[in-house]
Amino acid sequence: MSRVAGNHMSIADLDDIDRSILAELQQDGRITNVELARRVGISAPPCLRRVRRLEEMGLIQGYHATLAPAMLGWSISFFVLVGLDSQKGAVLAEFEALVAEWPETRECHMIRGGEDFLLRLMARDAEHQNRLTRDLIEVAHVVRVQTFQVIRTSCERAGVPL
Amino acid sequence: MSRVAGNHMSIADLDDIDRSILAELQQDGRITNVELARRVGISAPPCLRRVRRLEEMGLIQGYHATLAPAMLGWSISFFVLVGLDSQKGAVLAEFEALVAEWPETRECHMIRGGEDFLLRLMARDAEHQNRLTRDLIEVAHVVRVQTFQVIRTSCERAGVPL
DNA sequence: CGGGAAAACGCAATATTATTTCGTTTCCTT
DNA sequence: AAGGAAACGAAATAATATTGCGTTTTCCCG
Repeated sequence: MSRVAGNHMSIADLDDIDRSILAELQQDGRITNVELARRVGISAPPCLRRVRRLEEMGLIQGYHATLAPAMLGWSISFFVLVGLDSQKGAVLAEFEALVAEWPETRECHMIRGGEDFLLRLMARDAEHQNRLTRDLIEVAHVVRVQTFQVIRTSCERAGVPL
Repeated sequence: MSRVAGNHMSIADLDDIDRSILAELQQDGRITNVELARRVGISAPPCLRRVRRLEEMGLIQGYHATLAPAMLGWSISFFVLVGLDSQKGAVLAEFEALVAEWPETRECHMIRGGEDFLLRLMARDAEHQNRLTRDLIEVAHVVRVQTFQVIRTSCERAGVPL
């Protein structure tokens, strides 16, 4: 039996080297394979094979450059708790589809604990934020909106604890 | 006058090619420079020079692999609204420093709009989450804690709208 | 409107890295 | 302990990154 068994597998199929690879790539996604291999203690070819396998397994979902929002003109980040007047599946899905179309929407989480959704949005300025908030209130089935403006972010870690 | 004026600059110093580079690298941070150059329509050397410059300017803050939390054993993601009994700078800073030490803390935002902080935490299971929540309540100056468990995330976009 | 310098470009050469090939080793199963 | 699958690593090849440099473009400033 192999670790490569077709498609989905989990943490049980990973050894220490795999976990090191994930940790290194989470920390620096543009490291060269030669350097990665050196850090995890194996030679380049098997290291590259492991990375490819982790990608195919879906454990590595992608690679992204992290940009500086403020320098690109997106100086406002805010969260919104949204309550709907119905929890029917179709209503929830409709809401998700609608806010996902907005380019300013960065995250949309369905939650349990007081309201129905927690969104994270970005805005170019205060007026832009106001417009977004007003638009949100006008969305069908939205009955409550509570905004939390981000003043400063002291901790923002990508990914998963490793 | 050059676009390279020492250190910090902003969107005003970027042209269309720079913005294309940022968009491509945000979407795929491990693309080769040759392919990146092809996509943005210039040859490889100036493309690499632009990427280096964007990095030095701080516009590109880093590159990260995006991992699959559930496959790595982190199946629970939740948000916590935290209220403190004081808004003195030292108290706020102490709280931030403490939660930043927890490996489960992914984000810590100081907010305006009802409470003092919005945290995002990850847990391996329900018991782990309970322990984290209880630990949070015991933290000095914490007087209110409201948990929002993420049921499903329908939208999660990295970075900035481009 | 012209110079003229600075900036950016792209070709070509070189250095590094990625990827394939393949023989060897390790590990697991029986 | 033998057989076989999986993984490893050295070496060769392919591709990419990076440097050097001459040319073109851009943009001031007279």
